[in-house]
Amino acid sequence: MNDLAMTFKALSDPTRVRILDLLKRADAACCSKDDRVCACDLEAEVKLSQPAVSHHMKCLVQTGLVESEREGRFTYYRINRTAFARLASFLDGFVGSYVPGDADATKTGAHDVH
Amino acid sequence: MNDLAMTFKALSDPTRVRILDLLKRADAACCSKDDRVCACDLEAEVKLSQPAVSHHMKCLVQTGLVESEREGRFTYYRINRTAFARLASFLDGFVGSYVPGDADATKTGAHDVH
DNA sequence: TCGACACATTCGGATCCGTCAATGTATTGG
DNA sequence: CCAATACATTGACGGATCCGAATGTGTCGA
Repeated sequence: MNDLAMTFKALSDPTRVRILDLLKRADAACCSKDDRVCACDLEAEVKLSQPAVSHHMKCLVQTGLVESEREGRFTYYRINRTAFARLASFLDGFVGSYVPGDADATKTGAHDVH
Repeated sequence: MNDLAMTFKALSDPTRVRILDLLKRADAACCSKDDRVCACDLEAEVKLSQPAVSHHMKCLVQTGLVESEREGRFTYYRINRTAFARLASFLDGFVGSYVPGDADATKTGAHDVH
């Protein structure tokens, strides 16, 4: 699978979207500081087992959506804004208005080929 | 699963990303016209069985990423630019720079709680 | 040094996804 | 009408995904 699809797959799980939203707001319980949140706070918020949260974070880090930062016993996570900007830019490529004229006129409705 | 995650899941398959790219360029073989492409052209391009393509298109239409338009025996597909704009806007929400000051100072590093 | 803590990894089971083969439905040309 | 066309739907299979329980790794306080 290509990197792009991998990244979207990381975004295709409700739990991971929720985690990303927590990281964005960065107002979790006790271990947060500025824009980073530690794993234990995420675990408390999403109400899932610790291995499950660890698994999701690994997925988010591997795709580059989130950066991890080890500090002693604690691991802090942070939104990687660059990755989100790149992804948003990709989607914006589908928004630009269609410019006709490229298509060959003989193509239009030429279903005799089949 | 919520709608947002559903949409990202639709984007998490390389075949579907490829199909979307074909729709964006709209220069497939014989049945295309302006910005719409018929199912048979997609089938020829992605080199997959007809049911597989149909399944993927259903997925893309259900999530709103693509609009379908029946015309006689043919079904034309078209990028839904509004949906992509909305999705890009969602991702852009993660790009905006973090504004500190909201967080309570007592929170920072208070790991005694555990 | 030793136990408690924070987190990562592995494993097994249940569920979901992508694919093809077979079949169904609707439209068109003869 | 009837056969051919374009596409949708169903069923079944292999593989991937998500989860918790058990276990491993590295760090810190006592």
